[in-house]
Amino acid sequence: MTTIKDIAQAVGVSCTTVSNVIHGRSGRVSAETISRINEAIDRLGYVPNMSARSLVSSSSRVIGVISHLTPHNNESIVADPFHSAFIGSIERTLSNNGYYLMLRTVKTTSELLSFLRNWNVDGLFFTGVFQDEFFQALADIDIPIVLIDSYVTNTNHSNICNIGLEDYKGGYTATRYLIEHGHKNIAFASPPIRDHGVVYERLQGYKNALSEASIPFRPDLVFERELDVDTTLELGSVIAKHKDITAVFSTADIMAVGIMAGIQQSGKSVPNDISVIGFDNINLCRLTSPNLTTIHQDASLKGTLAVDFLMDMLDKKPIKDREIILPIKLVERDSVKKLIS
Amino acid sequence: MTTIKDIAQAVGVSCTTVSNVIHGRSGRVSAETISRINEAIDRLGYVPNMSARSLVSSSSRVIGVISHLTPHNNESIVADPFHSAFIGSIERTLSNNGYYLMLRTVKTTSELLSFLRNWNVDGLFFTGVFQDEFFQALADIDIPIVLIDSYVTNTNHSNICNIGLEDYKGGYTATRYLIEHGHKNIAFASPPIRDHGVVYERLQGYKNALSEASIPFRPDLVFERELDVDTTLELGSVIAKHKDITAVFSTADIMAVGIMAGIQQSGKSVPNDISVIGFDNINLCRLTSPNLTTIHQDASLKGTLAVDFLMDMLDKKPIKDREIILPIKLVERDSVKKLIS
DNA sequence: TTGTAGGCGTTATCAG
DNA sequence: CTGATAACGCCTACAA
Repeated sequence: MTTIKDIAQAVGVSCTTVSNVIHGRSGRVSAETISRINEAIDRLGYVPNMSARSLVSSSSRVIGVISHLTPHNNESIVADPFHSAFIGSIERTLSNNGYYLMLRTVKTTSELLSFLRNWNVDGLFFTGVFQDEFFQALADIDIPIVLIDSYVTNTNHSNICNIGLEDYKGGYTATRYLIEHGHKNIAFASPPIRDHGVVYERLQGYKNALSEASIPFRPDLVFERELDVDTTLELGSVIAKHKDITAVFSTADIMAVGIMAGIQQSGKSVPNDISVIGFDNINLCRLTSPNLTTIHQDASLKGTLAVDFLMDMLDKKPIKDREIILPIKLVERDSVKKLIS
Repeated sequence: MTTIKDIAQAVGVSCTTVSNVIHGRSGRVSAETISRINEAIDRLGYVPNMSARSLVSSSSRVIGVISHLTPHNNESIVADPFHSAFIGSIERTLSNNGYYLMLRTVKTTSELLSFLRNWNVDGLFFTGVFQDEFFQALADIDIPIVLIDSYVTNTNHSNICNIGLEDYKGGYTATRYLIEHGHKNIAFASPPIRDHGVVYERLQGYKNALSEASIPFRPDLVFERELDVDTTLELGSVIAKHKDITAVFSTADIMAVGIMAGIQQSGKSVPNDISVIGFDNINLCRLTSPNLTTIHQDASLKGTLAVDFLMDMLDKKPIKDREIILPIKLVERDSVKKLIS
């Protein structure tokens, strides 16, 4: 392993000078020395040892991407196609800016804190719901943190930025759309609902759209299920056999697609017998038959903004708004039918 | 930040003793000292500084997951749902064994080497095809490496393990199946084919099945396209309009699904007009209508085996076989029709 | 059973 | 413009 010392010896200067050149402190070194040092660096294949750097500077250029593992959600962050695309774009940007990405799932606050201190982590992406306890811990850390899709009571900490979505409005819009198409018995299908999560917000939107239309909220039409294929197919067939459901709002396209397939495999038609509306607008929506009407969110923009936020904070640039709520948009396709009443 | 020295002072012992306790060298320390040290560790919230550890031990407990970026493949590793699930499972296992996961996309060999030395990376997962130049570089590194889905000329290096799939057989089996169902004009649809990649192997299987049945290989029936929705839909409609194609073998389910949708949106039927067979057996196969016949591979097993390989090498356990080729299996569903001739 | 001392590669301070 | 030197936190001979 080539070290700064090796370079110094090869060129016949001191470590300090080499270090200065490496860090572009060119003012203090003669042009000739600089070029000789650079030549030696290339020739000997010098690569900085990040551990040593990190040790002395207590900063590591490591950015953590944290996925919070809960009892309910025993999947890694990347199981979700959404998040995986997100991570990909993060990695590239970070890499271009000289940062490194560590992926980590944590179960407890102390696990998270240990991880951060283990590596002098410089910044953090945090996705998904988490309890206040978790949030408190984050607030106490003084590294830049970008929260994605996390509903927290109070993001008023200068080290925390937040990127969210109009989840409430999305739920409201989807439900409203179904109501306007004459539906009254509208099922709500989602993964397990946790307080102050995105799904919770969407449920509130659903409820309010119903109540605005004077349709009573029926808890028995709320289906909290896991997102796997078997479960969603099964849920589809349950809905198909249900006596009065005419439409389903699912908070995830991936679930909506499964429900749709389940309905169809039970011999009923979408949208003729039952209408379906999803959420996310993933690519798959255009591959199903019928194409899935859904609520659109811009996932890649979310990723870009998140990285921008973090880079700005890392660069200590002033941040105008620490919170960005991305807009949703209804995308009409063919999975919802107008009920003639 | 609490250090070993802090602990030592708090307890009134030396750093060495603390270090010994931390590393479970219990033989050398009295039980009482051990418990007092452990108590102090808990109370003061000591967390080891990995940078310092790594510096002195030139090993970091960092495992890299490398995605090789080529001009053709400008996507991150995680864009592929396959790989993302894989990464998730890797992370958990590594984490349980006290390792950390760094994600990295690299374009060149030297970029890779720099990365490894930057962090004293202890082990590597490497997915996808790569040129011999790349492979040579890997062979020269003396850390454990697990290759996944990489066809390399020679894995006979003690630091390299390889996990592959019966790609050739998969291509052969799929094509043979179509032929047995009376098809002769069989399109081959895949992402861009690179030499010695999985797709290349599947193409060989396709060709051989054809030639065994005395069906001439027609290059004009090979469609190399990107995997995005627009492209695959478009390809579906091209195939639908094609004069003599009666069946399609696509080397990726995600593409097969798009093609199927494209065919259907062009007003033709699957499988009545055109049969489709995919590859991978992703969940989606059971959500389409018709359900997609495909070649199954066990993705999660791939991940598990890969991690096992790496852990064994890291533990310096003897490895019996440095190469595992996972079997494929035909899964019959409803997207292929028997042609009556 | 416990302590001392040197060094891992890098940076920063301060003196030449 | 350049060079010593100390420190970062930890580990490991070796000594006691």
